[in-house]
Amino acid sequence: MSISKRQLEERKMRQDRILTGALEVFKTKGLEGATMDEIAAESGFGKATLYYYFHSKEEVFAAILESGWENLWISLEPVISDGERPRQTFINVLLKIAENARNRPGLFEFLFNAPKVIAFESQPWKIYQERMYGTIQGLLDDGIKLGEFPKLDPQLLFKAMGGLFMGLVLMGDHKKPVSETDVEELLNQLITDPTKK
Amino acid sequence: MSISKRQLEERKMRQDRILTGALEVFKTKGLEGATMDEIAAESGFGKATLYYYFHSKEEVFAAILESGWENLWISLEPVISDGERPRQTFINVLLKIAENARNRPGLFEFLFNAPKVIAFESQPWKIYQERMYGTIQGLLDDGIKLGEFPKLDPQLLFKAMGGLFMGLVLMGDHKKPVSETDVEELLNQLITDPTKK
DNA sequence: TTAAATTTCGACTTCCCATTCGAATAGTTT
DNA sequence: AAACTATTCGAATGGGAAGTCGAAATTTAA
Repeated sequence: MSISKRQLEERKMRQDRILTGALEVFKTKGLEGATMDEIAAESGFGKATLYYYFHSKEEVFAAILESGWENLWISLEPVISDGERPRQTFINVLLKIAENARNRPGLFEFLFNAPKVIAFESQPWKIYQERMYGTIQGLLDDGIKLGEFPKLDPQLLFKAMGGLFMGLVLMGDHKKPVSETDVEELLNQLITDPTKK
Repeated sequence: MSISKRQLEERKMRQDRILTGALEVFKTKGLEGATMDEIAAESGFGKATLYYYFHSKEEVFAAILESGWENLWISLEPVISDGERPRQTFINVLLKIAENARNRPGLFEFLFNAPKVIAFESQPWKIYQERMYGTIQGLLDDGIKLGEFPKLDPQLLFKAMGGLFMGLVLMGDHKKPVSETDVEELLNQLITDPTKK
């Protein structure tokens, strides 16, 4: 009975603290520039302590990605399974993603940019990412079948929405945050059949 | 009269060769993993020779970005100044960008991703980038004034187009290249006023 | 042809930073 | 309190990669 429940929780707390500090350093120094010394200082531990909780720097990266994607997915689950029609669910999913991005923009940016930089092989967080993309793709396919997204190839729409959303959140001047009406307006533009009505 | 014209050109050729090799290494090893030794091997020079042509690794990065953005801008200039109406020019500009992306996808990806990773301060290539964004923004503003893009806030449209385009070119599975009709279809979806016609 | 300038290069140096070590401290169990 | 475990840390270690050096090879200029 060596490991008490409280101990485990405290350990997780400390790990989270380290991860938060690490993310903070990445935001300013970039992935390259971030050193374990800085991360240690930022998170308030000695450097060696970091290695008590994580085996390597790479594992710190991976842990941020994993917990980030996992949390994102968890927040999407209720939206996905609430029994709405595909089109509405699709919109709700995007809005929920936008909400996540608004709450922790630094984390969100990391989630979408980091993979481009560091080519991890098969990492656990990829599961969540693929699950998310797969779900969205499925919603589009279903919606198309039901005639809810007239006139647009779902594959194309998927790519467009992905890019459009990323662009909204990540690109250009970050002056103003993305509002829900922004997303909805754009969705409607893209989803509505211009030949009708 | 020490520096002959031909000599200068050959020097530039060698610099280009180095830049091309560097880009090739980034594509496989990522920005982090790329070493000067590898770049040297890939481009067919000794490492020290790289330093004969560039002062530092960072300068190699910067040179890729600068020449890339400059060439992109140069290819856009005739399209921009051909006197078409804003909406058509806007579409032509995007198609021209797509053409660039198709011809040198590796370079294109680098142009749009690298800046996020490496935070250079005020770099010369930023001039071209901002000029491009500014032009597109201007085209949208003008087009809106002329009623060519009904019903959509230009600021929003700009962001959306940027993201949409980036998504098309960079995101998702790169299995199929983006065709012109893809872009045009999406443009029409987004630009057309769904309340009319 | 020969001197000067340009270009090339592998070996060497140097520095940075991830990772390890071993000892100290704090907490838990008996 | 004693023995054990969990946690913390700064100081060493080691490796890898950026950047330097001086000499050699090649090209140009006379």
